[in-house]
Amino acid sequence: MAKSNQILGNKKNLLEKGDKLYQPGISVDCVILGFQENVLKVLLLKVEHSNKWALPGGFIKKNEPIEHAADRVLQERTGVQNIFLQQFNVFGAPDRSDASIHQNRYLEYGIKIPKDNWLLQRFITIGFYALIDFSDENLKEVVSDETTAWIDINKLSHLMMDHEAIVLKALEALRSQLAYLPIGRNLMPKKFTMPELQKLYETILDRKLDRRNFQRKMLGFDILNKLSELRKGGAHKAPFLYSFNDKKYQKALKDGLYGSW
Amino acid sequence: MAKSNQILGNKKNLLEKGDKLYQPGISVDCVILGFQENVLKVLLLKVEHSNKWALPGGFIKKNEPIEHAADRVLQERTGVQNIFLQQFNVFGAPDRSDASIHQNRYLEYGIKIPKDNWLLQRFITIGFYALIDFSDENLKEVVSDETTAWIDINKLSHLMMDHEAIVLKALEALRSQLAYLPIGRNLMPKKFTMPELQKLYETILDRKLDRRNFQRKMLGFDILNKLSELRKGGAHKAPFLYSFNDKKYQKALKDGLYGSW
DNA sequence: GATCATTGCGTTGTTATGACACAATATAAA
DNA sequence: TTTATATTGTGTCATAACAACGCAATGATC
Repeated sequence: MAKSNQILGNKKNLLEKGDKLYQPGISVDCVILGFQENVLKVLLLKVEHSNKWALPGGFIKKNEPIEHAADRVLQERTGVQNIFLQQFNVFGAPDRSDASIHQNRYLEYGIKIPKDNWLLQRFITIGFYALIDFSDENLKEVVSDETTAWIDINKLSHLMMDHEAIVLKALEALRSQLAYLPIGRNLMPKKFTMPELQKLYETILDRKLDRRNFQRKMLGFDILNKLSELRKGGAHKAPFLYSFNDKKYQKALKDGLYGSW
Repeated sequence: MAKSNQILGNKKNLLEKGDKLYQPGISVDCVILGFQENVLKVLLLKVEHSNKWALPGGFIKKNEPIEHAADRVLQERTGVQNIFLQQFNVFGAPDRSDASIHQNRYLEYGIKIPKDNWLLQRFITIGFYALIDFSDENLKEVVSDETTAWIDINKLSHLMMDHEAIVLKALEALRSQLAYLPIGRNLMPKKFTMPELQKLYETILDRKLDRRNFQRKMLGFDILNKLSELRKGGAHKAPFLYSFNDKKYQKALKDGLYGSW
C-alpha cells in the first residue's frame, strides 16, 4: 500500500509540476534495437491498462541537453549507457498525440487529468535509435511481468499512436547508415564469427548476401581484428572469431567507410 | 506612425498570446540555399537592432504540421513553396537560446519582456534545409534595405546564437545526400549546361571534379534530358543545354541513385 | 573412419572509376 | 580573313570494385 501511495504521489506530481520540470510539448522516444536469434528486436513497453505497446520515451528536463534525455531513457530501460545513440527524425503531426491513453492510465488511479493539463497537449517527439548488444553484462534482464519486451521488428502490432511508423523510420535510417558507417559494434558480442556478422547485415537489409563477397568487403573496411580462436561447438567447420578494432571502428564512425564522391 | 503602432501591437500580441497560438519552446529554422555566381549562398535576416544575422525561422502553430510551418517560413521569405525542404537535425542545447536578443529587439519599442514570458524560455529548434533556384520567377527580390541578404556560405560571420553551426550541419547533410540523391533540380535554372551543373557539385563538395568523368556519371544517373540547344554567347565552344527529366528525377529522389548494398 | 554441411580462400568476368588524349568549335585577337 | 585560345564532346586505358561461382579443408555426427 505504501508503494501504491508512492506511485500515486509520483503521478500527481508529474501532472501538477511536470510543466515546471520539463520542456512542455516535447519528448524523446528511443528505438532500441538488439539482435537475437537472427532477428532484429526492438524494446517495447506495455502501456499501463491498455493492450498497446509503446517505445521507451521521456521528457526533456528544463536544463538538459536533448541527447542526455535520450541517454537517460536508454540507461533507465536497459542499464546500458553512452553507446551509439542517434537522432534520426522528428515526429510532430498535430494529431499524433492521444490524450485518451493518458486519461485511461490515470483513471485507474482515480485521477482525472484536467483537460488543459500539459500532459494532454500536443507533443512533438524526437526519435533516437540505439543499437545494443544482448550479451552486454550491463544489460538489464527484461522483467517477465510482461511490461517490457523485445519484439521482432517484423512482427510489430498494437503499437501506440505513431510508434510503429517511428520504428520503421528508424530502420530506414539504420539501413541508409549501413552503406557508409560501420554498424555492428554495439549489436554484436565482443567476439563473433563472420557468418554471425553477416546474419546481422542480412537481417537489417532483409536480403541474402554472398558469404564470400561479404567477408572480402567487411575485411576490406579494416575495422576487424581476426582472433586466433575458433568458435567450437557448432556442427561443422569451426569459424574464426573476430572482434572490432575499437580505434579503427571509431575512426570509421567519424570519417565514413567510403569517401564516395 | 500608424504603421509603427501596428508593429507595436503585433509585438505585444506575440508576447502576450504567442504561447496560446504556438507550440511553446519549439521552433523551426530554415537554411535556404541558392547557387549564384558559382557560390553557395544562404538566406539570412538581419536581427533588428543588432549587428547579428539570423536564419529565417518561425514557430509552429498549435495545430500545424511541422513541415507546414517550415514551408510557411520558406514561402514568407522567398515566395517559393513546395520545393525540396528537408528536416535534417534538431538543435536543443540548453544554452542555445539568448534572451538578450529578444530583450534588445523589444526595448527599442519601449517594451520590457517579462522574465517568465514564453519567448525568453529555452527553445529547441528543428532545422530544415531548402534548395532554391535564383532564376525562379516566383523568387522574391531581396530587399535592399539590408534586412535580408544572400550570404556566401564560406563567409559567414556574426550569426546569432548557434545559427552558424546549423548552417554547417545543413551543408554536411547536403553533402551526404549528394552521394545517393539527385541534387540540383531546385538549385539550377530550368536549362543549364553540364559545366554549370558541375560547378554546383564542386561548390557543394568543395573540390574539383574531372569534367569528363563527371559528365559520364551524371548522364549515367539517367535523370537529365539533353536538349538540342547550345548555350551561345560565352567565349569558346558552346556547350549543350540540359534539363532535368522530372519524372525520372522524382523517381530517383524516392529510390535513390544507387541500389547500394 | 566416412559423411556432410559449413568455412576459408581463390578465380573469373563484368562494371565502375580515375586519369588522360584528341578533335571540334565558338569567340577573340592578329 | 586568318590564327590563336580556351573550352567542350567524345573516347581510351589501366585499375579497382563487385557479383557470381569453384574447391579444398575442417570439425562434429553417424
